[in-house]
Amino acid sequence: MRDRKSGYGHCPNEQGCPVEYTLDVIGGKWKGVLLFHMIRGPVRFNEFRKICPAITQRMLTLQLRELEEDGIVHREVYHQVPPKVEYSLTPFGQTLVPIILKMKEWGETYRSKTALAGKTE
Amino acid sequence: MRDRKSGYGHCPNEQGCPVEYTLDVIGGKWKGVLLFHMIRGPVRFNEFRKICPAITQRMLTLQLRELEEDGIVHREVYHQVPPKVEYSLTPFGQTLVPIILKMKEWGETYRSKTALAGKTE
DNA sequence: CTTCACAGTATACAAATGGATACTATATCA
DNA sequence: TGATATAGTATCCATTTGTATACTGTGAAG
Repeated sequence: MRDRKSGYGHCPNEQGCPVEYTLDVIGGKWKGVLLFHMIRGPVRFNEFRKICPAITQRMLTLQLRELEEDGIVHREVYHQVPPKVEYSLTPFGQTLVPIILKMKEWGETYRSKTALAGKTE
Repeated sequence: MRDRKSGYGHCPNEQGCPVEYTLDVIGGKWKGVLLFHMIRGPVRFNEFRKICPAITQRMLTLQLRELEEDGIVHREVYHQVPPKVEYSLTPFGQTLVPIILKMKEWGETYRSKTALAGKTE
C-alpha cells in the first residue's frame, strides 16, 4: 500500500498536477492537522490524542508512519519507562508550513460563517 | 453521508482545528485538483476527464456534487444536445485559490526532488 | 500482586472510495 | 435506421480507509 497512491502516475500530462502531488503527501484525512500541531514544536503521541480525540490510535500511528516515510516528520524515541516518543517536522516538513498556515487562515475566516449558515446537514 | 465528515464536531476544543475545517472542504482525494483546474475558468465535465484520466466518472460526479453542496463550485447547465455543463468557482470558492496556489508551488518545487529520490516505494 | 502510564499492535468489522460495465436521454449526422 | 457526442446514473464488486476493542511490554507506585 501507499505506492504514491493513485493519481499521480496516471496523469499523462508530463507536468502532472502539482496539486495532486502535494495532496498525495498532505491529503490524508488527518495529516494536515497533525502537521499543524507540530509547527509549534515536537508533539508526543498522547498529546495528539488529546488535541484530536476524533482520531483513533491506529489512524494516528498510520498517518504518522506515512509522514515519516515521506520524510515529513521525525520520530524520536526516548528509551524510558513509560516510553516517550516525540514527533517533529523535519526540515523538509517545514517547507509545508506555508500551506498549512494558509489552511489555518482560511479555516479561521470561514468556519464561523458556514457554521452560522448551518451547513451541518 | 457527508455530514461535515468526521472530525470537526468531535474536537472539544472550541477553537476547533481550523486546518481540520479546511481539509473537510478541500481534503477529498480529487477536490484540490479539480479546484486547481477551475482557477483558469469554467471547466466542462469531459474536460476534467481528459485532464485527470485517473478519476472515474463516478468519483468526478461525486466530488463535484460535494463541492457544489459546499458552495465552492457553480454548476451551469446549458440545455443543448449534446448537453453541456460547466463547472466554475463561486466567489466563495475563489477564497480557496491562495491555498491551492500554495499547493501548486510546493508540488512544483518538490515533485522533482522526491521523484529523483525514488520515493515510489 | 495489581494498577498505572505510554506507545503502540492485533483483530475484526464498517464505511468510504475506486473501478468496470451497462444504461439513459436527445438532436444531429450519415 | 443506426451511430455519435455529452453528461451523466445504476449496479456490483474490490480495495482502501477508518473504527472499536482488546491486548502487549516495562518499570514504578500502592
